[in-house]
Amino acid sequence: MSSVETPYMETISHLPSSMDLLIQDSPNSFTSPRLKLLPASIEERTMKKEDTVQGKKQKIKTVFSQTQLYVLNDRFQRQKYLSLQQMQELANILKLSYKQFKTWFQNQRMKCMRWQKNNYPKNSNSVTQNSSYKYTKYPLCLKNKKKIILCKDGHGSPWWRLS
DNA sequence: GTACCCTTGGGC
DNA sequence: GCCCAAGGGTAC
Repeated sequence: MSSVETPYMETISHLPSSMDLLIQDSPNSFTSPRLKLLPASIEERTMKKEDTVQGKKQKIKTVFSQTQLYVLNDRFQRQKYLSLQQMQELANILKLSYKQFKTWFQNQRMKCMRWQKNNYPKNSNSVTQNSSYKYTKYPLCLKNKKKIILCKDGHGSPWWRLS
C-alpha cells in the first residue's frame, strides 16, 4: 500500500436518498462525500471474542458495515467534531455504541492529521489553524492536543473554542 | 467527561 | 504486512 494514500479510497458520486436525512446538516469546507468500500462479504459483520486467551484480555475488533462506514465517512467529511448529543443520535441510528462511534471519529481524526502532516509538512499550520480568530464552529484537524473545548451557546447549539 | 497520542492486536 | 478498532496513558 502506498504511503501517500488519501484517507479515503474511493469516491461516491451521489448519496442514496435514504442517507440524505442522516447527513444533511453542517456544511463544511471539505471535499465531496467519499467512502472506502468493503467487500460485500463483510457486510453487516461484527466479530466478537469475549473470551480471554491464557489470562490475557482479548480485544474485540468491530468490522463496520458498508452502510455504517458510508454514513460515518460522510458525516466526518462535513463535521470533524460532533457534540455529545449528535454522537449519541448517530450512534443509535447506525446501531453502534456511543463508544464505538466516538472511537471511530477519534481514529479518523488521527488518520486525517497524519495524512495532512504527510501532504503538507511545511504549511500544516495554515491548514489546521487560523490564527486570526479563536472561535470556530467546525474546527479542522489541529496539530496540538488539548486545543478544543466543547461549548454551547444560549440556544444549546454546540460550538468549539480553541484554548 | 473528551481530547490527543501511541500501542496493541485482530481481520484481511 | 497493512489497516484500523480498541486499549491505555496523559492533559485539560
